[in-house]
Amino acid sequence: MAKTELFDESLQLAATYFKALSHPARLAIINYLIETGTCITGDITEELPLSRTTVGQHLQELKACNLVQGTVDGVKVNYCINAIGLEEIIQVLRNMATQLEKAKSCKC
Amino acid sequence: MAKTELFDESLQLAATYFKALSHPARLAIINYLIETGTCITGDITEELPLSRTTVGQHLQELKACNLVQGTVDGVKVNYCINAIGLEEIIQVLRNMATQLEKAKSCKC
DNA sequence: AAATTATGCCGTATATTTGCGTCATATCTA
DNA sequence: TAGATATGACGCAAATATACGGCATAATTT
Repeated sequence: MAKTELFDESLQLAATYFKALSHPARLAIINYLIETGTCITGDITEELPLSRTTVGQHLQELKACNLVQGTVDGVKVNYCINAIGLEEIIQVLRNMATQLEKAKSCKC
Repeated sequence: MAKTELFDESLQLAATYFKALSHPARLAIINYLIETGTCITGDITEELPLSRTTVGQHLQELKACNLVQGTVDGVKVNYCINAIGLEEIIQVLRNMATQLEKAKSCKC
């Protein structure tokens, strides 16, 4: 199985970003980080109906595609939005929106 | 398990659309439909490295969130982009891009 | 030094996704 | 009517995603 690598690379990249946004918990984390600027895992966990471990896992996924970044501060880790992935995903979102705009008229 | 329903409804809706876009095969199908305007399952299957059954399943998922629509034409089914879901998903994509724009500066 | 705190890593259980073959059905064609 | 064709529904296996508790670790705090 796992046939995703048989597709065009640009499609794979876009799919990866969309997957990162495909869970409400991760969207909530992103929104929280945008509003607060920076915060630690514990802060986010208190905002969500999930355990600390699960929140940590979602953060790792967001880190994996450079959407989120963490800097160690003693015992804590300060998380914030990562500018690298940010630019890329905004591009992907805008491109997709533009692409979909083309299909305004249904042909069947 | 399955805690997605504990989150804000708008986040759930957005996550649903992003999930629909989170597989390269579905992105390829959408692009193909935009380019050709309309086509049958068989046509799409020949473009993708997947079996007919699997392509049919991806089409069902796209239909489930009103991104794609199918009209029966004898033995065949003509698929095309569905204007209903199209408007909604474009909104979601644009909103997300705008939301992410706010986070231009990293705070850690 | 001992207790507290915040986190990462590991293992585990369940749920969902992905991918396919087979069968049934419905429509066209010869 | 018989055969070809296109599709949906069903079931199944493998891979991923989701969610969590427990343990280890490292830095503060007392």
